[in-house]
Amino acid sequence: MSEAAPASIGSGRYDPVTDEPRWIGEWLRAALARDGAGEGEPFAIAVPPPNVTGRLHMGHALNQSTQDVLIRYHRMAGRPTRWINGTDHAGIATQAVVEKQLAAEGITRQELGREEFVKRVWAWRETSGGEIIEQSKRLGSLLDYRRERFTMDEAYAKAVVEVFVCLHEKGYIYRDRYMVNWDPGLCSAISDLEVEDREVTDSLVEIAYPLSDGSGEVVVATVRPETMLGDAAVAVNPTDDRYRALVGKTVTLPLVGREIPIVADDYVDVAFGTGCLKVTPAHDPNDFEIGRRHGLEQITVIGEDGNMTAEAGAAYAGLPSDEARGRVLKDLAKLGLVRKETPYTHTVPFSQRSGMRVEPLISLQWFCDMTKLAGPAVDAVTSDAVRFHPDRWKRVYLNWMDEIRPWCISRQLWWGHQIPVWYRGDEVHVGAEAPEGEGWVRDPDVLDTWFSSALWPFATLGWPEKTADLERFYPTQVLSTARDIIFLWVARMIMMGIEFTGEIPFSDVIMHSVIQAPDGRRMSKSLGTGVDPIEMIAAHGADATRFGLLLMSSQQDVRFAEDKIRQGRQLVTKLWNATSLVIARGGSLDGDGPDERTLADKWMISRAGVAIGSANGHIVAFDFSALADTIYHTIFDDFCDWYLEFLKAGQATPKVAAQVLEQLLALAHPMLPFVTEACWERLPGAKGLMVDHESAFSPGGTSFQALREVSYVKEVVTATRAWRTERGVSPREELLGTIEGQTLGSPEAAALSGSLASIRWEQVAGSAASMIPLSSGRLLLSRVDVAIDPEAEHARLTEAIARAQNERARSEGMLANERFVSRAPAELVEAERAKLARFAAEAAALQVELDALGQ
RNA sequence: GGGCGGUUAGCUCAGCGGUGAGAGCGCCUGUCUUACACACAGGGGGCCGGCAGUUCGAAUCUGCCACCGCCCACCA
Repeated sequence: MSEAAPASIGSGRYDPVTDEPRWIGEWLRAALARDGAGEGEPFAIAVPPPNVTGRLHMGHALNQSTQDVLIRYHRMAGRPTRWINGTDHAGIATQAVVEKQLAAEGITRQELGREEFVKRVWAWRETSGGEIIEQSKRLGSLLDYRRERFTMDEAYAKAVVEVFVCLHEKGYIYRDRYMVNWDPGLCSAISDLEVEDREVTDSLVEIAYPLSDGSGEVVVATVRPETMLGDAAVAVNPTDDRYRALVGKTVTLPLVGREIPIVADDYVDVAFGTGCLKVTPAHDPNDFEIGRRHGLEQITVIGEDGNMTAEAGAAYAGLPSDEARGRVLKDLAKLGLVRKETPYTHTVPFSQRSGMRVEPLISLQWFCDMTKLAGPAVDAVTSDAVRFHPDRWKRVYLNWMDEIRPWCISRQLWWGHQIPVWYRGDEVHVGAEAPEGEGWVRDPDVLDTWFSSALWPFATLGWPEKTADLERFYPTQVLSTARDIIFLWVARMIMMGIEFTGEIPFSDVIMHSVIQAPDGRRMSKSLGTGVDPIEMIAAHGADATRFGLLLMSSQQDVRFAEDKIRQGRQLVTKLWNATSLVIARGGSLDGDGPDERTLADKWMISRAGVAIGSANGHIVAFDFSALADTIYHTIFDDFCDWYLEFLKAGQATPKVAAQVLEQLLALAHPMLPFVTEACWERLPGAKGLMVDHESAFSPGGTSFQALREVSYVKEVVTATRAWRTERGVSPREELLGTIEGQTLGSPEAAALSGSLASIRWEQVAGSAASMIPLSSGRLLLSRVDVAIDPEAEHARLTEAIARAQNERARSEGMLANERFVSRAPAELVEAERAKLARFAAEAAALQVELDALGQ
C-alpha cells in the first residue's frame, strides 16, 4: 500500500465514509482551474434549483447523480462543462418557515410589517438557507459552487422584471377579475397546477325554491348550501321537457328574498339530481361561466378570509363558511324547504400548498395568456428539437400544451418578486421603478415562484445582458428532473426560453424515476416513509449511494432497495482491493520498453474495450442503470474474477494490469468519483486527478481471437470446478486432462486454463476419465491416483445423455417444421442445424463413454 | 370520464419478436486459496397476471379481462 494513503485507510480496508470527504476540495480546485474552459463543444446542465428551505431527499440524490455522471463524463471527454448551480426562493415554503419562527416568538408577520418581514427572510436565508448545497457536495456533485445563483438575486430580479414588462407590453400579461383557486390557508390565489383533487364525502342537499308567481317550486341539489345566498339564477337544460315551460320565469330565493331567473343552459345535466342547477357565479367555476353567458350578477357571499360577507345577509355575515352552512340548512329546514339529504362522495379541489379546501372565488389578479407562448414550444417538441426520455412524456407534454389555460401569476404573499406595477388613482405604470412624482403605490402582490423559475436556464447565465457565459453555455444540453413538474416548470422554461432568447433552453429532457418507499408508498415526511440519502451516505458512502440509486433507477417508478446501495458498496470495496493487488504485483504505469502482452492481457484489454463501447452507448441513451450494470460486471467478473486470477497465476502482465485498471477507474469515475480518485492516487505512475483524466472512454484494441479463446478457457475452468465440487475434489489437487474434438484453442490458452483449473494436459484414456461435453469438443478429466467411481460416472453420463437427447429432439422438431426451414432467416436455420449436429455428436460420444464404462 | 405505466425467481428489478429466460440480494453446499469472508467456488429456484389471436417462432406484437399505481378532466 502506498504511504500516501490516509490514516483512515491504514488498516488496509477502505472506508468510504471517512475517506470520501477529502476529495471535494480537490475537485473544487480542479474545477476552478478549468472552469468551463477548453476547445470542445460546451456541455451545460442547469440543475433544478432546490428550495432554499430544502434538504436533500432521495429524488435530489438520484437526480444529481444522474447529472453528475453526465457532467463528469463530458468533462473527461474534454468538453468545457458548466453545471449551473443555485437555489429557488420558494415563496410559499420559505415564507412559511420564517412565519413559523415568528410564531415561536409570539409575533405575526402582520405585526412585524412587510419590510421587516422580508428582511427577516433574507437573514434566515443567510444563516440557514442553502444547506442542501452542502449536502450536494457530500454527494460528490460537481456543481458550479462558485456561481451559486438564487432566484431572488438582484441580477435575477432584473431578468424577472424585464420578462414581466415585456410580456405586459405584448398584451400577454393582464389584470382581471376572474374566478381563481383561492387558498384560504395561504390567503392567496394559487394556480390550477397547485390544486389537487381529493375524494370527499359531503352531504348532497336538495332545496326547494318557490316560483315567484306561486305556481309551484323547483328543487335544486347542492353540496354547499351556504352558497345559495349568492345564487343568481336557476338553470335547466333547454331540451328538458320537464322544465321547458319554466324558462323565463323567476323563483324567489329563500332566506334572501331575491327574485332570480330560470335560465336554459346546455351545461346542465338532465340526468343529475333533479335536473335543476342553482347558479352561483361568484363561487363555482362552472357557474361563473354560466353567469357570463347569461349576464348574471356575481354576488360574493364568501370573502377571501373564508368568512361570509355582508352580501350574505345580516344573519350570516362574518360567520365562517362551514358554520354558515349549518345555519342555512337549519333555517331552510324551518321553512320546510329541505327536500332530501343524501351522502355524496365526489372529488373536490384542495391546495397542495396548505392542504386546505380550495375556495373558488372571484378576485382581481394578474394573469398570463399562454396561447401565443405555447405555439413555438409545441413546435420545439414535435420537431424533436427537444426530446423527452422516455419519449412517452412527449405526448403528455403536448396534450397539456394543446389545452393550455391562462396562468394566474399573482400571489398574495410577501416573499417573492413583487409585481412591477405602480398605481396612482386610475393611472397604472408597469416597470421596475415608480415613475416621477408623488403618490405612486406598488402592487402588493408577488409573482408565482414558478414565474421566476421559468427563466432559470438563461437568467442564471446573465440574461438580459449578453454575457460571455450566456454565449458559451446557452442553450444548455440536458435537463433532468422528476415528471411531476413537467407542466409547472419544464413546459414553462421551454416557452420562456424560446420567447426571450429565441432558442430552446435544452435539447434533452430526462424524466428520472420516482423512488418510492420500500413498501411501495410515496416517500413522504408526513407518512414517515422517507429514506434520507444523507443517512445512506453515512452508512455506505456517497459512491455506493450514487451507484445504488442509478442502478435501481429505470424508465418507471421504482421502490427504494437498500440492497442496490450495498451492491455499490461492495463494488467500491472490490475496486479498492483490486487496486491493492495490482500494486502488490508490481503493476505500474511507469517504465517504458515494448509491452509484452499475454493472451490474458489481450483478452482483458478487449473486454475493457467492449465495456467502454457499451458504456458510451448507455450515456448517449441516458440509460444509467445499464451503465451501472456494465461497470459492475466488468470490474467484478472480467477484471477481478478472471483477469486478476490470471495475473496471480503468472499468466498476465502487471504493467498491462495497471493500464487496464486505469481504464476501468476512468470508466467508473463518473459514477464512483470518490473511490476511483483514491485508487488512482495509489497507482504508481498515476498523474493528476481522475476528475481531470481525459479520453477515458476510448477503448483499446480489440482482439476477437483473444475473446474467443479465453471464453473457451473459462468454459473449461468452470466445467472443471463443477466437476471437482460434485465429487469433493479439492481445487488444489492436480488433475490430468485432455480435450478432444475441439476446434478452438492454442497452447497459450491451454496453459491458461491449466493454470486456473490445476489441470496437467496429458493424454487421458477415455475409459479412465470423466467426459464433460463443452460447447466445442469434450473435456476428459482424470485424477492422478484415484480411479473414477463407475457408478457415479454411470449416473452422470446417463443424465448428460438424456439432456443432450432432449436438446437434440427439440432441435430436430424445429428443423422438421417445413415452414420454419422455409420462412425463418437462413442463418437461423443454419445455426439450428449446427446445434443439432453438436447435440447429436455429444450424445453419441457420451454413449460411447457409457458403453466403455460398462465393460 | 379520458390517458399513461405496471403485473417476469422468495424480494427489488432487467430483458420487449428468434425458439434452451437474466442480474443483485436472499437461500443451499463447500472454502479463512498469501487483494478482498463487504470474499471465492459450486448449486437449487420461474406454466414471464389470465384468456384469445397474429406468426415458422411470443415473456416480447394485437385484442379483451383482472388487479396495482400515476396523470389529466367543470358534472351541481
